[in-house]
Amino acid sequence: MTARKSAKPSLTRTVAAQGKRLLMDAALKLTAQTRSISALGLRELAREAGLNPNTFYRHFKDLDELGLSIIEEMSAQLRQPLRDLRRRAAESVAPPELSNIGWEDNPILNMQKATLATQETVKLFFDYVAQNPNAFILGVRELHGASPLLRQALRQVMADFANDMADDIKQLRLLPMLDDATLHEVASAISREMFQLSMDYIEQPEQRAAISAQAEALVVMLFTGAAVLKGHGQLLLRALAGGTPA
Amino acid sequence: MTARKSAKPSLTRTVAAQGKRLLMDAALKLTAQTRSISALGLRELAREAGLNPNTFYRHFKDLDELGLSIIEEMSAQLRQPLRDLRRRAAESVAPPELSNIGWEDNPILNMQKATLATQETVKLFFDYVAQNPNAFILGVRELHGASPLLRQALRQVMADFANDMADDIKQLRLLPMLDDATLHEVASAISREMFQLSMDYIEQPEQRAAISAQAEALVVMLFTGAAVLKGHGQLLLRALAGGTPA
DNA sequence: GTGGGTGGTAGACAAGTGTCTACACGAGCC
DNA sequence: GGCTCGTGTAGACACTTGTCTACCACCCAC
Repeated sequence: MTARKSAKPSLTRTVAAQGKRLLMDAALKLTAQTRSISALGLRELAREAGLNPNTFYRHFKDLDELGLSIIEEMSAQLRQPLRDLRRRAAESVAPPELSNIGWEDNPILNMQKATLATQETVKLFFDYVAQNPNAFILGVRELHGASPLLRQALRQVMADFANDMADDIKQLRLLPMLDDATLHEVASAISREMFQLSMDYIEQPEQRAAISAQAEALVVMLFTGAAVLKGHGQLLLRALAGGTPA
Repeated sequence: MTARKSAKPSLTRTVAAQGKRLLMDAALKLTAQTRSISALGLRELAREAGLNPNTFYRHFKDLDELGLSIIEEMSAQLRQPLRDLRRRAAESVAPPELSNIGWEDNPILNMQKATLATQETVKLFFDYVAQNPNAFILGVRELHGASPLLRQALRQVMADFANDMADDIKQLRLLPMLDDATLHEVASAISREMFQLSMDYIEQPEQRAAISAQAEALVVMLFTGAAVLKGHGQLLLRALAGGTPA
């Protein structure tokens, strides 16, 4: 069969995807409030979406398949914005003309740059969380949820986020002293922490400032610790020990 | 003995609370495999426990109440052992006669002590996880799960663990340079990371060595970063900048 | 206009669910 | 003895659930 693609998108296609959309939205709504995806009933789901129960089968085989669709869509929608956040934060604290001053040239400046960029990114991240709470709730919930399939998918999403983050840090030369493996570990840990803290951020609005500050502090600690240990550990410790004999 | 028309006459002679135990065990079993507590059916639960469905009501009002009982019990069973792990680890690397050498006297020795104790504790922790996987699975799952009640309870449990940890670190003088607030933040973050990583540890047996190493590295990074930033930040950074003009 | 694919509906089915009321039995107390 | 409690059982009720088969409406290509 030769692919005979019509030049214009068919109206049916766009309109037809309505049911799928409605079901996914309904699932997101029910889930965020008080359920996990695997605990949804397809009838309940259809009811919430205003559809016939059987319509579900037209689009999904499983609840798992529904979940996968949602996760996939969310990942696609979150990844780029998060990268943009980091870029914006980095640029706001370090105009291009400063961006190529290396670590060896001026470690203090670079550390400050990284710290400021971090703080800015954390703030923006939590703003983003507050604007898309359901996405994060569902993500974190299913990451440790009942369905192995969804768990695995979300593990991959988290890995992607961490990779993006490591990539950005590298490209923006925020922590040039770290080797790739360490950078990746640090980015993974930060991802985990941020997503976990985002739950507290959503559920405890009165604590938001504190949570944000805590997240910033953690990230800075991790960066600092990694830099000290991997980059200049011996030097630093020896310098620190200075006055006392070993 | 004559068979009464009742099902098991001899079995009923055992003392009370048996049903409660059976139900809690059944819940733990079903949960760990592929469910969340709030997604259990009480009939299914009773079936697994070998009891009549109505027996559930004799002990619990809700599935939430069941969950709370399980969580409470687990917290009680886990807390002390975890503290013991830390003590054992600390003693194994630092015999009592060395325990009162202060940070200012010999920072390198103290940092090494903390590092070794950390590594030992992490190893023991993961051993413990491998021996009680269901407890950790249930805990982490419900921490972000559907029921607000269980979530809140597990948040408290996590806070208790973190407090224990901070307390031990303080008593064992592993990180004497940290103020209480920072110590608490670090302990909280480490708790979160460890519990999260314990899921990977359980589900990916072939990666256990790597996960354990990663956890150790993270903890050391956090300790180091906290120490540098809160204890001797300026000093360290200035020492680091040493050769180059600001 | 005819055929076929796609998205949606209707009705029915067995199976499973939460919960209610009623009953059984041993222990402990008076 | 008789009484009440705590624990566990039995049966039944109305209801919800997942899924199956059959039917309808639209749009597009021929």
